[in-house]
Amino acid sequence: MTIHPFSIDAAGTNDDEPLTPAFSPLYQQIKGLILQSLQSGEWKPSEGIPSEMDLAARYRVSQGTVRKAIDELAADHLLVRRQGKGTFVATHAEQQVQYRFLKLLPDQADPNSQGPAQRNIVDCKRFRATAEIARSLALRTGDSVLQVRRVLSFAGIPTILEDLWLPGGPFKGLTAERLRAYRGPMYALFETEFGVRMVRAEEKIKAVLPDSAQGQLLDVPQNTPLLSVERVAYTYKDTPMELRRGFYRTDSHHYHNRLN
Amino acid sequence: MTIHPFSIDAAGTNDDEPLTPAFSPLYQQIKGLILQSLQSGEWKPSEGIPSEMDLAARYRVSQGTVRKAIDELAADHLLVRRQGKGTFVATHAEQQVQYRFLKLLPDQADPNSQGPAQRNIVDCKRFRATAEIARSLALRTGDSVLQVRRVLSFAGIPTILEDLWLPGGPFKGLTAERLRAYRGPMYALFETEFGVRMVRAEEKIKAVLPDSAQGQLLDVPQNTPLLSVERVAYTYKDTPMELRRGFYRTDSHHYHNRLN
DNA sequence: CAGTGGTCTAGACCACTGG
DNA sequence: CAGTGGTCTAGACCACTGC
Repeated sequence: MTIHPFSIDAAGTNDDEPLTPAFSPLYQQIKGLILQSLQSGEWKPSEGIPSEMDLAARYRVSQGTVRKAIDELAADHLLVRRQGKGTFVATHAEQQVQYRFLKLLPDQADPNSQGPAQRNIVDCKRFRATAEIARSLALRTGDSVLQVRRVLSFAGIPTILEDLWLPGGPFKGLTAERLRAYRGPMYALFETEFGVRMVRAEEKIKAVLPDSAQGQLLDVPQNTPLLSVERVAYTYKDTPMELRRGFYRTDSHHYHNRLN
Repeated sequence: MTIHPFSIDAAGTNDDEPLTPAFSPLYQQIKGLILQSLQSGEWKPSEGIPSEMDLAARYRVSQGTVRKAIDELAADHLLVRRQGKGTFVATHAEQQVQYRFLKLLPDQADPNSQGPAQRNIVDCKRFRATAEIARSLALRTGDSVLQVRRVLSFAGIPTILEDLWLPGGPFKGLTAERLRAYRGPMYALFETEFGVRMVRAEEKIKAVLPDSAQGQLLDVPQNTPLLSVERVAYTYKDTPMELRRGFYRTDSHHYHNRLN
């Protein structure tokens, strides 16, 4: 395959508007090609991708150029480099980066001491998307959507109540039973069973009071303030694939964030 | 100056413990040297640093090695690269990255439409550090500490109530008057007036109910849940330089976070 | 030991900025 | 136009892994 270091000016471009010259460096184009292979499933989560030398030959560029492309993909947590072994497709199933998107930590103990959360799937049903949910998931109002409700407990104390909405198409066949049966993070299940890999997410956080049902599930009085965490998670190509609304008890936990 | 690409094994190391070989690549060492120059004030915020070629000559390495060091410092927001112009010391005063650490956004409008916050310095007094404050700021209990209380309003609505604690030494001479007089972000004032540049921060977020004084200052009833945002901000060398406790109204704003 | 990623170099050329 | 950062190459060598 041959790659042109300069984007070719399409015929009929408008010279009035100073549209950016759209110069894209070679390594960015390589990055795009690797991304395509990831998206198409040519290389699956936890598998190794070809060596830098092989990729350089395949794309007819130097190793350094491939290297820079991989560097950026590794910085985005799409690939993981392991010296002496190779470069691998990142996954939510590895012990190391499990719960990468869960930022709730215990106030005192270190996160590893209390062990993993106990999960309790309350509900999993199919229904039609409301306008708001459709907008978040880039669907049409009335499209089929899966709703999941679950409670996470730490040391036996119910701490997180979550509602999830998933597009019906990609997640066809997801049931409460399969959720209960799976050992490991939900995003790992999405990868292995549905080929959906969550790449990034955006969260909007507010402080709220629970309604009676929420208070009951979390075992707190209704005047206990909770963190409301609304998340939209995206796969490749910035496609939204999950809307999630969590209610976090923060009496002995806190949402941790690092600012750079 | 000559730099050794391999760290020299100090005499008397213990062979029992498998202490990491402590191999540090050249560009990391260069990064450290640049960091030192930043910390010592050799190059001040918003100033340009020498060109890559100059630095390569100064440190007796190739341009590529300097480049990789600068790349990492730029990724950490300590430097800013501008093609064709040079590399500059980052600052909190630039329009572009103002309020880099403030993650509260309006629910509806875009952040730019409502303009900057109105600031109201309620209080600024000197006192002695409690044990908790001393621990956060790496001081000793009883050391001199400055406390600032202020309210930020958006579109005339009081939205953020903040208490800040600053080590007395580095911030000697800070008064409510100087805070009120300064136009621009507080962290910009810290840079220009006290030579303290905040580099990163950690936040712990909880949902709480205000006490009566807090409710009054934010003009909300006491059963209104608020976001409690506790921040420790660090300068170079991971030195804590500010403890801040914010109370955010989230009825028409939200704390925004992007997960990668 | 061979194969992988990681570092370092030297040189060429491109894109952007300002005088 | 000269000077800056940005890209790309080719080649050498180092560090780490597993057989």
